[in-house]
Amino acid sequence: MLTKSEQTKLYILETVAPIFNKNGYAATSMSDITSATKLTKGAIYGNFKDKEELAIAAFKHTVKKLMFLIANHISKSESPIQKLYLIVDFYKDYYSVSKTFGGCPVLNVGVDANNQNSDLLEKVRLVIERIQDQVATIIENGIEVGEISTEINAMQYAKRIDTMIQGAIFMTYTMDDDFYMNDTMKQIDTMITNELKA
Amino acid sequence: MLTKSEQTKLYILETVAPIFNKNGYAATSMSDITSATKLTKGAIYGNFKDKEELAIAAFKHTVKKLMFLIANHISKSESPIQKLYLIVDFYKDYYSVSKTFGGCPVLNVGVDANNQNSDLLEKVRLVIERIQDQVATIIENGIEVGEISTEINAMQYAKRIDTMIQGAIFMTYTMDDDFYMNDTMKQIDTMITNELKA
DNA sequence: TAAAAAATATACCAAACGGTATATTTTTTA
DNA sequence: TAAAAAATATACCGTTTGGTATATTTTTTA
Repeated sequence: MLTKSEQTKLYILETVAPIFNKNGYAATSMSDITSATKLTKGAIYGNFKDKEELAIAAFKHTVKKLMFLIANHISKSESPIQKLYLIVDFYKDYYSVSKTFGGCPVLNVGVDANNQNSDLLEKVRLVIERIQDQVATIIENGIEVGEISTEINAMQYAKRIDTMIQGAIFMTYTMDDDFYMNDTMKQIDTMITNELKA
Repeated sequence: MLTKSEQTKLYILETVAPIFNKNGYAATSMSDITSATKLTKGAIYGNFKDKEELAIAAFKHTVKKLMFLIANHISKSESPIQKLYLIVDFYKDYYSVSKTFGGCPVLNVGVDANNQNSDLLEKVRLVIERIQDQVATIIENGIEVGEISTEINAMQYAKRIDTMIQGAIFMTYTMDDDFYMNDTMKQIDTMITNELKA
């Protein structure tokens, strides 16, 4: 069972994370936070040291939820190459899914924290590295079981896929047009079939 | 010859544009601006209505300079397909080039303005549309002169190239690693050769 | 259920915010 | 070069900022 403070912390994060994600660090004020949570500064500062600690916790909270969703989605198949197709499939709905979190935390915080907040940027980098390692591992497993060509450099393709996805997220959000997401996912699908498949 | 006020306006933009681009709108204060320019608020507000007008002018200023550079680069060939290769070639140096402008204005302002400043976001969208139209026109010209396959949907590929480039810019800046830029440019080069070329 | 501890609310702080009215200086015009 | 106009500096405005000390309330412990 969760203690009162754990409940409150969770409630604050759940409420505040989309706000930080949408507005960015500097454009989110403590009064935005108190009015959204209907709590006072005493409650907020009793649970988080300062604005920065709260922003970092909010970022981690959103990433955790997203990573859970994608892990759940790719668990639908045991086959490495099918897992790759499932990753692509997951991102077909990413625009509407990520909107409920206030946008893509990696894109938003990555850009927002650059030149501004090195602690937050460091957290974004760790997330990106973790994602790429996971994709690279899937590709390596695919090579081992003979589903993916032995010619393939796993990390290079993990990075390519990640880069294309981030580009599609940026374009989709900025232009408010999910053509970019859909078309990029088609492109990655084709890439898996034509370049990766053994 | 430029009037005094035109000179000052240009000086302010040249000084302030990289700051807005690096920090974002909310994280750039008027005192950042006065101390960087060594001018007083009187001078700044005498030349620009408010912070928002200044931020918009700064964004346009940076885009203008970047568009000039790329237009100059692709003018080195008359052949449409060579122009495409030249665009890719231009972006191979984009990390170091754009750093002198405080980063990629399309990426930074696109993310920063989303959910925050609809006027600024509108300007970003117009720039993206203009870039894509120009790339699409080059592809269409390539089809007309027989350099590019008639099967190709010009706008679709213009958007794909743009999306991949923006993804590479985001990853390169966030990870501070130009592997992403270099590898993506190789990928686009291959795409032009294998998919677009007649 | 009373005492101790934890969580939250209230009231406040100095500093910084964007912006403006007006005085002063510089530039342009005649 | 003197007068008019434009540009810039100075001093100030009310508001909001992130943060804190302390009072009050709620929860937990015994």
